[in-house]
Amino acid sequence: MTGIMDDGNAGTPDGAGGTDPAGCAKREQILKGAGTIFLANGYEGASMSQIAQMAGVSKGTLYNHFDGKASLFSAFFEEQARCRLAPIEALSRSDGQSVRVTLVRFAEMTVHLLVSPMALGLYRIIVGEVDKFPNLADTFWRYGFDRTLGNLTEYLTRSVARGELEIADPRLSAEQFMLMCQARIIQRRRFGLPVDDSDAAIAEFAAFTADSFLKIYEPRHQ
Amino acid sequence: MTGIMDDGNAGTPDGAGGTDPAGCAKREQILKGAGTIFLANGYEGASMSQIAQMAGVSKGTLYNHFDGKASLFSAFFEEQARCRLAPIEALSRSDGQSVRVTLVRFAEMTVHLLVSPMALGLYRIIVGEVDKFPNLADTFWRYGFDRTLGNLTEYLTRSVARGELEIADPRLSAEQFMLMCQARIIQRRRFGLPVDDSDAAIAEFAAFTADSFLKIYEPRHQ
Amino acid sequence: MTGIMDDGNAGTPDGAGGTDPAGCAKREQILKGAGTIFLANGYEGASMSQIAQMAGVSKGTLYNHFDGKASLFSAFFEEQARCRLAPIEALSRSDGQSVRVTLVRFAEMTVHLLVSPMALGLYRIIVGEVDKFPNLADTFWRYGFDRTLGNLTEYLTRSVARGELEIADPRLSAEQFMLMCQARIIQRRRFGLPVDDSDAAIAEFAAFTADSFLKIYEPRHQ
Amino acid sequence: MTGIMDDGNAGTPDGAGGTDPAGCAKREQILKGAGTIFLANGYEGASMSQIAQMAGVSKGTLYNHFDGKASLFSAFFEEQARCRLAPIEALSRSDGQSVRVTLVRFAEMTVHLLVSPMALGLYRIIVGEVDKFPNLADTFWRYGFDRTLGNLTEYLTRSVARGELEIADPRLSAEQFMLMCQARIIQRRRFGLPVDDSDAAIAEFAAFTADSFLKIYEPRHQ
DNA sequence: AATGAATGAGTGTTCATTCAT
DNA sequence: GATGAATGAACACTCATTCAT
Repeated sequence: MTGIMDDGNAGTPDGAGGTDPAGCAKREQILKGAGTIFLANGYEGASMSQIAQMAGVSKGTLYNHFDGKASLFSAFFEEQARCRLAPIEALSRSDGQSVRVTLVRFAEMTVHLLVSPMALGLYRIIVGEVDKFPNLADTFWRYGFDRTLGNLTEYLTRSVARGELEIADPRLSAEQFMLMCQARIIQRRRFGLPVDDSDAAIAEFAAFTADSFLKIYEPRHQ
Repeated sequence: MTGIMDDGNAGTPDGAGGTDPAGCAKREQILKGAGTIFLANGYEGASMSQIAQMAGVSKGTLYNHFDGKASLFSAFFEEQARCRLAPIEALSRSDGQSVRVTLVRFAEMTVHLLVSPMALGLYRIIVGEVDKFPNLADTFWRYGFDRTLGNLTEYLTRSVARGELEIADPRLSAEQFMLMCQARIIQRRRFGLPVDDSDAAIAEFAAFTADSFLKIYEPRHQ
Repeated sequence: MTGIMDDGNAGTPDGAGGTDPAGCAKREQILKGAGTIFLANGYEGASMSQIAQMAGVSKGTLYNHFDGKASLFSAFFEEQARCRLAPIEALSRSDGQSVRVTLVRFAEMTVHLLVSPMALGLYRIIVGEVDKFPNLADTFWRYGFDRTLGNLTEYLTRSVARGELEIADPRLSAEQFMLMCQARIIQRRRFGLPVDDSDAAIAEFAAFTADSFLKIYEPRHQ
Repeated sequence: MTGIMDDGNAGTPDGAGGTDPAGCAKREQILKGAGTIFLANGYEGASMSQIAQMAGVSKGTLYNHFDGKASLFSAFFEEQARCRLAPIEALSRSDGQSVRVTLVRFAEMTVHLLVSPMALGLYRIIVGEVDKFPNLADTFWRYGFDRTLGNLTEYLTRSVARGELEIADPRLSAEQFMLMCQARIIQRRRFGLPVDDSDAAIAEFAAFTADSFLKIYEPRHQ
């Protein structure tokens, strides 16, 4: 739940200390190049030569730092899933706003995050390779989706406690909300279809989604 | 049920009478084998040799019937998208039931369809290869998603006309409903996560989803 | 030497009678298509499918009429070598002209023949495949080169007898003359180099060549 | 003989010192094997597997050193055309001899060169594949023929200046001489025909050719 | 006699991986 | 630790040939 202590050292027998800045730099350099290639070409479509060239190292160096293609992919993917998919979590702590404003902002941030090339690419690649990398799908889920889901769940729980919402299963409703956020824009993007993802369009859709959600769970003041 | 829009002959220039049963048989045989391999390994991961072996024909025969790997994949994919993703459409015409019953049944059918290995596999493969086969993503969208969406939209529009629902943008709400259906079960399946997809679990989730939807759009009887 | 009795039936067990116009028509049809493809793509570069399509018959028909690719190529090549490379022979009988005029005309006809796409193509293909089809190279030589050489040799012999030329070895000198004819235009054409092969250019070169030859073999009238 | 113009390093970016002997060795090893196979089977008839086996390397190594079959062929061909077709050029500088002796020696060397398996093979292959490798045909012409032609042209020009010959167009006459050298022996060899190419036969033919040439261009001492 | 679907060995080429330097 | 040449199995695809119809 805290996630603070995760080191992201998967695949390297470095482990203790965390020094060796040179080795780390090379490692990051490789991971950066690998990311570019993996996101552009997918797992199968990426070649180790491409990655080596993009990272500016020799092919041999790739194998000095990682056990192989699968290992390199895992390391890249875990790092991204842990680091790049996080920024929504801070939001849910801001309970000073009205529920509607918070939900609208949450929906907006979710859409903005999920339409980003990185998130789209990670989604595509992990959905496509889930059979080959089941543990990565798990990582993606836990760090990319479930964490956000947890934050929203906590927020909803607090709102229920405050009497602002009436929700029987906050976790289920949180998940429902996040999927409602994926209508229209995200869904079409995943299929490569043209779609208006301007800030204005996202804002309008976020408001629509939040209002729909509130109609389900707002206490009916009779 | 009406069959007006069903062709069932997609991909085969055979048409009436069932002539040329041998040629058709080989073609179907190949497509069947190709489907097995493609769904199991993805597009890049499938090899033409594997497919030939699985289909019980020689590699040369593959190329006598299809222009190449991409062409074979397209033929397989289009046929499946057109034929296997259709069965929901008949539902929306049955207006004899209450809105709630209809929506619950719709949700149930949607979940049942989308958790099927075929639909899951097609989704994975097309989301992963959308850059390589943009037209297939389009096909998948139009035949697999948009058609169902259209039927639901029409149903909602009729319900609005009957005063049973209050919806400003039926198409948007239809899409919203379909995404709500993907919470919990479908979403987890796509990530290879364990999930209870028993009939009972699906029925319960369908009811929850339909009720949520009705809370948004049911006229508030004041 | 006469060449009149050659039948050109190589590769077909037709042999006697010479009737069966339908079969002959198909055969010619195939040979025509084969020629187009062979000359355009060379022996290795030509595929039986291409030939079948160009000839407007099925691939099976090809094998009904010929034993295989090599056999088809041989049949085509022999026919061409025998029929298309002949037209120079009539010239040498016209002894009514002066030696110079006759040699100029001979040189002109030789150049015109050898720059033709057919002769160029046959030359290229047989020089390239001489190891694979030694007997065809022999055919090409006998029907395409040696025959012309023989005619010129006879003409030179008659001219020597008439006292118009002084030649010790007419056959060697005839061959020398024919090679002199290949300077400049033919040689460059065989290498795909740009060259002026207009009638005027050929006429000028033919005169130059004939005059050179005469300077070698004309009796020096002192 | 002087070596001033010989580089001997064509195709290798090595230059001075002989560094990187290993890389160079492998490259040469490959080119040697490729040459054997190309000359034996022609371009289309040669397979990369054959070449790899003949060179004693793996197929992958072929592609580490060359971009592909066409590239490998080009490298082989250019190297040979530049290196193996050169040795005649030194001759024309030796003006100490009589014209006749020089021309006889030139004819002898030309015939000896052109009957060599390498020159014959290169000729066959490039004439056959001129459409596929127009630039190689150009290389062959420039390095294999035109260079020799240029040297002979210069020699003839000097002889004309000395009053030993009367030639209006030395370049054209040089070309004429070189083609006269190809009668009898070279020409027959190109068609795979049996021919006496003993030193004695070549010497006799060279004398015959040089004498013929002199009869054309020697000043008639009246 | 004619067809064209089927074959399977063959092609040029790529690529993850290894290892001597 | 870094390199990149070497590997060989795998890939998509072609093609001369066969044979049931």
